[in-house]
Amino acid sequence: MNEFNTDNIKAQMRKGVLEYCILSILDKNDAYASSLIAELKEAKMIVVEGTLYPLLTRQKNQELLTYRWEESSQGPPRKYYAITEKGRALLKEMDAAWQDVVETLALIRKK
Amino acid sequence: MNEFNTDNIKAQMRKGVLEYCILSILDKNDAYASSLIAELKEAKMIVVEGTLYPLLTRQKNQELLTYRWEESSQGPPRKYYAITEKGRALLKEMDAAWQDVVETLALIRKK
DNA sequence: TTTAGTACCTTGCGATACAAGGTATAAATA
DNA sequence: TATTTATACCTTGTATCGCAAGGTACTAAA
Repeated sequence: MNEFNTDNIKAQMRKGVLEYCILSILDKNDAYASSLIAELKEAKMIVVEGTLYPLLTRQKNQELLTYRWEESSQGPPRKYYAITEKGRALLKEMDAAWQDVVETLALIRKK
Repeated sequence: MNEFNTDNIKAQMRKGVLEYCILSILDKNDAYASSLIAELKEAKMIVVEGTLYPLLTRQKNQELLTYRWEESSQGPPRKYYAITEKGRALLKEMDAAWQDVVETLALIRKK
């Protein structure tokens, strides 16, 4: 056990990076909300439904994503999200912004 | 001009990293609010007063920081903040958490 | 027909970043 | 001497957003 709640620290660090993660994952493959949660959980970037659904809706409203319904062989239909051209354009800028933040922090941390 | 507001993207990316930045800077030298803002601005991590003052107060209340007043030769007295042992302990954990987030994102982005 | 599994979504709360505005001290300028 | 400029502190109100909790609905198995 730590003096601090490390999970909470990581959660804090993740803030503001979630949108980038979602677009990155969808840039590789279309996915539905539950599978995104599973994938992020595996990568130790825990996200819960109450966070993800509104985020996906926001990104869809910004035309960064589109969606389509697909039948599932086991359970209710799935809402598959796909990244749009506009989403890819933003993703590219996010790559640069992220690089920038990482480099800046490396500088601040060691200087 | 970009299709997107890049500054806003960076602001988004910075969220959750600010506490880490503050502790990192104070780990090197004691500083007062205005000098912190100047240093972060130089590093292109723009922070405004309305963000920084409450953050410093929170960190002080968590005993991550202490402060002392010092006279200035040109202007009102300055409130110098210093990192505490507890602050350094948290900083160490933040280093690990940050590394983790950076690595995870690198994985997600390229996979 | 009830339970378990999967998938969708919303509401209410708390935390926090930012814009804007306010107070106070000291030095320079009119 | 009065005003302006520069520096430094701080607070209030608003908006955003992540999370906990709870709710709906479809399918298959018990």
